Amino acid sequence: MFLSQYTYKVDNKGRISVPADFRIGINTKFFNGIIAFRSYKFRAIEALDFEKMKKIADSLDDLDFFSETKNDITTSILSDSYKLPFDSEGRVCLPIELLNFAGIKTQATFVGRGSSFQIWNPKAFKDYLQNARKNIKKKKIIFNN
Amino acid sequence: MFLSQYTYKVDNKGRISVPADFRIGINTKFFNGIIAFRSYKFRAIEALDFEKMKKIADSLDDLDFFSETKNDITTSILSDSYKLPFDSEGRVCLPIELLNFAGIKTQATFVGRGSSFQIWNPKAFKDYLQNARKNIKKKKIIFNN
DNA sequence: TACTATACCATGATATCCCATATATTACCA
DNA sequence: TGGTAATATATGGGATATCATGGTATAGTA
Repeated sequence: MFLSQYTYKVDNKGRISVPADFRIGINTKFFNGIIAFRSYKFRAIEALDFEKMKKIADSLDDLDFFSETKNDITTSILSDSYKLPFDSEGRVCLPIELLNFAGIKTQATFVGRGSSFQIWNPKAFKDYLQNARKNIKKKKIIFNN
Repeated sequence: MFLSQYTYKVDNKGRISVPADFRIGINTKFFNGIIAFRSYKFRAIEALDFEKMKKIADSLDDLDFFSETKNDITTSILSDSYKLPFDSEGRVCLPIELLNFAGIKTQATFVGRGSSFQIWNPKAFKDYLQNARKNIKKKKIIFNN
């Protein structure tokens, strides 16, 4: 399970270390790396492991190849996803398209979200988090274990 | 699993490299290459491996033998399909009929769709993708883990 | 024989692998 | 408990291999 945040450097080759703690939770049986794509809600990168992505793909993939309805969804999710393999140090190379989309330059923040995680511009995430906290207070949603 | 997009050149012989990452996912046991045919929905080329094509052919057999749909599909897909073998560098030679149909000239974009992929005119695909993204947002189909 | 299509070879760019280092964390032992 | 060694991890850079792409040669065909 992916928890908490980590902020790391993006080097001049576009590489960034995936937090060691996250790497443990990534199923590398089929593919040693992560799948990354644009978030639909935020200016951030969404990431998960191959197995999870395959489940999504299978749910879209129609044995009825000729069904018209799911075409748009299939295209925008699958064609917009990237397979990012780990190098021997546990880094991935983020494609410029995703970096630009998320406004990431020299640093990025990994944000755990349970079964997936996100990669943000550090400042953008900080701002978002502050807002989220305010909203929680405003709505008087109180967390009790 | 075919993911993400790759835009490559079509040389003056009509050859184009199939993305290395796609080549890995292509089952070459029966035929070392791809099966390509006109998309019935888009101005694009539909492509898959021999194994998947066989599955589709089998699923067509399950349709009512006398149905109009089956006839149309059988005729337009199966009879209009091309077997495109890889050369030693992993390229295929796209037939002019398909190039013309998809409006492809100097460049083409490979689009991953999970169990199959498409080949588009780069600009046409860019436009389509932008629209698809908008539609998804509008319909509030949001990806949540 | 001319034309087309396939097989083979060459090359530059890019991405991947591998090693080095610094810092942080853990383990071990006095 | 305190101090030191050992390990893990993030980051950097250079070497190597892969890949897209262009060109040439050979075989097949009409």
